[in-house]
Amino acid sequence: MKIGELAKRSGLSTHTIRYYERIGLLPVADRDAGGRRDYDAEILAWIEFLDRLKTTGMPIRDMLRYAALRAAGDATMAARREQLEAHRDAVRARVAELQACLLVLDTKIDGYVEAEERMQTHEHDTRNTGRDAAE
Amino acid sequence: MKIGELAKRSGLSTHTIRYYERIGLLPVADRDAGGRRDYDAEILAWIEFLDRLKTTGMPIRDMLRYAALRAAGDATMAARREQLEAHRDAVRARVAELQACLLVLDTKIDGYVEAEERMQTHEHDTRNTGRDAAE
DNA sequence: CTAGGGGTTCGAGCGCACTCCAAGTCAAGC
DNA sequence: GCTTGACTTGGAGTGCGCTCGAACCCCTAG
Repeated sequence: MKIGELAKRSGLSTHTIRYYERIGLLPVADRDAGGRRDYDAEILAWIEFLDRLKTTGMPIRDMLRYAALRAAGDATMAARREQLEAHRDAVRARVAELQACLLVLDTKIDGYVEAEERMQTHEHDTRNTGRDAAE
Repeated sequence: MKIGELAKRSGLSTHTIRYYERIGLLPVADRDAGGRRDYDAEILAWIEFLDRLKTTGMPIRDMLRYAALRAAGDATMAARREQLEAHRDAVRARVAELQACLLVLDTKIDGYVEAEERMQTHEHDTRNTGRDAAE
């Protein structure tokens, strides 16, 4: 698979793929006869996983750490597990934080709804659209 | 309240407070005789709310829009409500996305746990620590 | 044989949200 | 009166994660 194809399938731009390779997030790609990058389908699963990490807010430097551990082989499994566990905990905390904020947002929105209803009720006071102002 | 005091109470740095004022997120502060900013305690509630918006991922340009509507008075209540509703929906979607990622993370972690157990079980194969290797 | 549409590199530029620096002013305590 | 420390301004710098541009190369179809 060429880089353009991989871009289509992974959702990353070719620029981003090369950037990720440059910084070490993606392995250095094999090249074809003409010197172009040629990817194995297997890379897609890794990109997808990186995307999960990104989606959940892991900074690139941490992904790099994970990628480095992974590249170092089986001996680093425990370290990788620990890193993912720590990240999972952080994500859970983030979810809790967002949920707390959602409550506040809901309350705020309710406040607006009520205020709007009050304005509706007393509309004739300022806009003379009630029956009092007919004609 | 001076800017340093507000910084302490709000958790923002004085730099950030001035920056927020510059871009219009905070109202232009009143000044004391010496030309220093002097804040009313009421500003804290607004900063706290801004902080919720920030925490939930609202970009500053959207907060500016909200702040502008707010400054424009009661006539913009419906627009503000709509903006908050849209934001709330986005936050909910984000929470759902994070929760989906959490499932993937959990699965991945479980995979590591199992792999580590397998290594433990077959440890003697490579490290000769089982009873087979006693002596 | 030529045009097009990939691909390559390197380095610069961008948008966001701060964060900091320099140089100066001002008020209060010793 | 002098020091200390918080305040003022404007503008530059930072860190992150891309994103783009320029100039070039190479394969394939017409």
